Amino acid sequence: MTNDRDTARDNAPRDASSASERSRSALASALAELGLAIDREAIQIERPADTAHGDLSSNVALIAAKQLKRDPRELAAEIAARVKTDADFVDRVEVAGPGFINFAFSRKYIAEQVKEIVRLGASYGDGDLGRGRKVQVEFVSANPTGPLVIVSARAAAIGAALVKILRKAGYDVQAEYYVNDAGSQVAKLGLSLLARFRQRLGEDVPFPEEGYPGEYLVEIAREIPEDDGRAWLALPQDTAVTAFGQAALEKIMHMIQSDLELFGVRYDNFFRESGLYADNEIWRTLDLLKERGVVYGEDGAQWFRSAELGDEKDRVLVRSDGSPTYFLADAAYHLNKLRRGFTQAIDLWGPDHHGHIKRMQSVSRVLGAPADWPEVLIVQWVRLVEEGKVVSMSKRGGEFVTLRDLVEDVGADAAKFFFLMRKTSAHLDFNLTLARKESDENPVYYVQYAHARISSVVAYAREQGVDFPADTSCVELLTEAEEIELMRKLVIFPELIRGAALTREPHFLTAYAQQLAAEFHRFYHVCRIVSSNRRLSEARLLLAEATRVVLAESLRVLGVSAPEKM
RNA sequence: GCGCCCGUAGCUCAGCUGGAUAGAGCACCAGCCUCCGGAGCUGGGUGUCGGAGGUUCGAAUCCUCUCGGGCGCGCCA
Repeated sequence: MTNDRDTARDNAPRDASSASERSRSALASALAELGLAIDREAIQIERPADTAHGDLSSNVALIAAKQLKRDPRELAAEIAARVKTDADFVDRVEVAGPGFINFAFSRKYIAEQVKEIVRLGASYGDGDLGRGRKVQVEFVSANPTGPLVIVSARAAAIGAALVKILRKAGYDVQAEYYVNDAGSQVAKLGLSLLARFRQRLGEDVPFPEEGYPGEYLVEIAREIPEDDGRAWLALPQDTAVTAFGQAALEKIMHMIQSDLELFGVRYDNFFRESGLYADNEIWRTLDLLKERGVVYGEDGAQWFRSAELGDEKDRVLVRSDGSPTYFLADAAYHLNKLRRGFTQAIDLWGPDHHGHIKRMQSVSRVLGAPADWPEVLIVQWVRLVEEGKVVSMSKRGGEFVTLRDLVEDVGADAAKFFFLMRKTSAHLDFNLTLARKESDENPVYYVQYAHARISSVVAYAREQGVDFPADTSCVELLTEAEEIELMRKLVIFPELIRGAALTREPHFLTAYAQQLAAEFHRFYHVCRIVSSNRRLSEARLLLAEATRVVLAESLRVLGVSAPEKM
C-alpha cells in the first residue's frame, strides 16, 4: 500500500522548532559552509534504535560520500565539526559507525519537553500533518444480513483508531459506515424472514436454500407484530418479500449499531446505498461514465473498460436484465464521496475484496478522482486461539462467533488492544486465553496498570503535601538513568502519532504504550517519587504526570480506557 | 494459470519506507516487598530473518527467480 503521499514531496509543513528540524537546519548550514550542495529535504534524520547512538542521527555524510567519492567517516567528521548547536538543545554531536552523525539532546532540552507535556496535557502530540484536510475513513460496512462477526470487530477497532490518530495529526476526519441496503441480499433476507415468520405461525414450510439460517432471524420473526406479518403475507409475493426484507434490515441495522456502541465505536455517518437509487445517482453515474467513453454494450449488458485501466478484465456495470451491479452502485457511492470533498477516502476492506481495488480506483479516476483514491486498506483475517488451539468460528446453525460474544468474553478494552497489536495487513491470531487473563501476562492490563499506578501515586503525593510545583525548573534534577530513559521515551510521542498517521498503522501505538509502561515501571522501581527531598519529589511527580498524560492519550486513540483504579 | 497478503527465537509477532551488535511479549528457570499499588522489578537467547541470485559503502527491508501458507479471480455482494 502506498502511504507516502504525505511525505516531503507533499510539502507537509513541519514544526520548525521540532528536534528533527533543528538538527536538519544545523546540518544544512554545516554543509553549506563546506560548499556541498545538498537539498535540505534530502537530509535524512532518524531516531537510532540504540540509545547509545544518541537521540537523533543523520546518514547525510554516507549519502554525500558516495556522490563525492570521499571516505564517509572523514567527511562526516568535517561536517560534524561545523555543526553549530545551542547547548539548550544538543550537548553532543558525534561521528560513529560507518559515518553517522549523531545528536544527543541536552538534559535541559529533555526537561523542557517534560514540562511541555504537563502543560499541554491531552493536546500534547497534536500535529499539523493534515493541515485540516478532509479525509474519510469508511470501515466495517458489513452487509446488514446478520450480527457483526470477528473480522468486522477487527475492522471496527482499526478504523476507529485510525480516525482518532488522523484527527490528532490534524486531519478533518469523517467516520462512515456504508449500508448495503439495496442489493439482492435484501431479497434473500426477506425470503428468509418470511419463512421464519410462517414457521412461527406454526406452518411447516422449508427454509429457503439461499437464505440466512442464523438464529437471529427466528428472534426477529418473533418480534414482528402478528397482525403486520399476516398483512404482509397477504400481499403479492414480491411485495411481501420486500416488506419482510425491509423489516429484517431495520432490525439488523439496529442490532449492528448497538453492537458497535457496546464496542465503543462511533460513526459520524451511516450512508445508505438505497439513497443512490432514490436520487437516481446510480444512473447519472452510468451516464457520466458513458460520456467519458469507457462504457460499451455486449451480450445485452453494459461493460466498463477496466482492462485498459489496469484491471484484469472488463467489468459489468448493468446486467442484461437492466439491473445495476454492486460495482456500479459502489462507483456511484465513491463519486458521491468525491463530491463531498474528501481529499482522501480511506476504505477498510476484507481480504476477500482485494481484487476490487484496481477497478474501484480506475473507475474513480475516470470520475475525476486523483491517483490512489480511494486508498484501500485490507484488514486481514482473524483466527481465535484458545489454549494453543484454533477455535472454530462457526457455531451450530450457520452462525459465527460475533463481536458481541467476544466483548462479553474478554471485554471491549482487551478486544480492541489485541486487534491493534498487529499491523492491519497481517493475519492475526487472537489469543483468547491471554486476553481473558487479568494479570501481568496480559499487555492491556500491564499498560492500564501503569496508568492506575500513577494516578494513585499522584493522589498519595498530594496527601503527603507534595503537588505539581509552579516553578518547574526542578525537572533538571532528574539525572538517574531510569529517569532519562523514561523522558526520552516520552518525547518521541508526537513523532509516533505522525508516523502512525502517515502509515495508517495503529499498531505502532500499542507497541509504544507497552514500552512506555515498561519504562515507567522501571523508573518507579528504582526511584522513590515521594521522599524527604521536596524539590526532587516535585520533579519526579511531574515526570510521573507527564507519563500519565502520554499513556492516557495513547490509550484514548486506541479506544482503550485509562482507569485511575483497577 | 494470473493477482494480493504473509514466511524473523519453542509460540505469537515488532523491526519506524536501505543503516550501526536483528528486538518484544508469552512460555520456561532463578532472584527481589520494614518503603508511594508485587496486576510490579532484575537476570537467563547458538535466530540458515523460508531458499538462491542481484543492486548497494551497507539488505530482514529494494529487484528477479524459487519453495511454503492464506485469500481472490461471477451479468453475487
